[in-house]
Amino acid sequence: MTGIDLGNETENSIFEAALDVFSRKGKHGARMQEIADTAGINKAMLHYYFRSKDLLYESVLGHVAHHFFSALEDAMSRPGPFTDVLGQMVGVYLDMHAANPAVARLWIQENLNGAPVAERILKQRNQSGAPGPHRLMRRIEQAVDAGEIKPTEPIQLMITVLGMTVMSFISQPTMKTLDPAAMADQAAFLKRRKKHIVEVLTHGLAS
Amino acid sequence: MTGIDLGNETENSIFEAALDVFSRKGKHGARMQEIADTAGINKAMLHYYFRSKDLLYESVLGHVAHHFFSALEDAMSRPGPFTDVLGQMVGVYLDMHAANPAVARLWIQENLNGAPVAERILKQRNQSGAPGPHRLMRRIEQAVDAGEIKPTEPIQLMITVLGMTVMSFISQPTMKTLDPAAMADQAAFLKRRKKHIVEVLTHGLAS
DNA sequence: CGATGAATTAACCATATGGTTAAAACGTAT
DNA sequence: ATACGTTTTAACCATATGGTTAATTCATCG
Repeated sequence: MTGIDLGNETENSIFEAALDVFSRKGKHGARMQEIADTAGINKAMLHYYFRSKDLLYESVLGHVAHHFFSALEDAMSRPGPFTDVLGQMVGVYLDMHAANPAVARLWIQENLNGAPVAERILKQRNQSGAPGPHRLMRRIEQAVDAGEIKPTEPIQLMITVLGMTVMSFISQPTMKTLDPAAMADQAAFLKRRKKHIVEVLTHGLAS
Repeated sequence: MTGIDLGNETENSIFEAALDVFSRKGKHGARMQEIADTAGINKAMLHYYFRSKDLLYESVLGHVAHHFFSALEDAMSRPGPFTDVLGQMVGVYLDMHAANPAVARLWIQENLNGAPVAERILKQRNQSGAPGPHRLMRRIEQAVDAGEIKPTEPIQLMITVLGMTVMSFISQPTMKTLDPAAMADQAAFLKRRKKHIVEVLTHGLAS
């Protein structure tokens, strides 16, 4: 279901349960018992496979980061003008989150908590040359230098794209009470969402 | 510091401490002891003034919602073309969050948890006619009908603006490791952030 | 001053929590 | 079958947690 496989069935079910619970309650709010119940196994198994809550959390965050950044790197590396590539990446990113909404929540939770674990993971990935946000930043820089988009601080565009995509998932509970009809069909909503994002990114709201 | 006053010094210090801790750890992860310590008072005082964790949380969320929606309503009601008004609102919204970053975190936490409390609060505000997101949605509709912006689903623009603004604060821990220089001076960063948002919203990235 | 009601504190309670352990169940190669 | 390493379980432990209570301090007013 996550597209992430740890090779062992029990381990996988723990992984998915942990991802879900951590993403809703955060590292501190998550309860080992709830993770065990969600995975349908005994609480002691969590410690058997992942030793402690801290290590379980770190493992989940690490695997998720690897999975997402690899896919993004893939979309980024395709040829074509930057705005097309950006559209591709937005599409891939939205689809990945749609297939697993817990990931967006988890990443946000980590940031709300100061992102100490994510920081370690990202630094490590950057040093080892593995796919990560640093590469995305450099790609934006290139696009600006080549005159493909107007002069733009890479970090600003990173936050903007991240905000427009991730917020679609994060804010769903509130948005559903604001406009239930628009959010009822998830797939249709995301299709319109993608179109809206690309439109705003390329030409803005000017009529 | 929050601009929200409950009339009593002790109550205010509890309120601010609760806002901060809830926003970082979430409703479930927050510990009453930590809130008491942050406020510099005895744990029993929390219950003396707010009865329970649930009620304290609800009180914080309610007051914050009122404060923010009132300010937004104010900015929204100013005359002028919609794009200008939108720029005003973005500015006001960024400034409010800058003055109190915990609010953005709290709102997100609530959504990650399914937003059951926020839903109740928003429905109540909508029924009583108090300032709230419904009014913002209608204002967007008017702008579209008047041809001031290209046809746009109100909910899409809501998510987009929310994402671009709120994500500036939420993602700061990660972004600081990505580009420390750009994030070092908070005020300067937010100034550039506001310009970027307005630019993208009005004309996109096209060079 | 003394009395009255509100604010504050320390000590306490029942339960929940992360984590451990020793034993049982299971698979498998001999 | 039996011996052996792995997986799974139930019972347990020390501590943390939300919440309560009874006593104490504090301010105010007659």
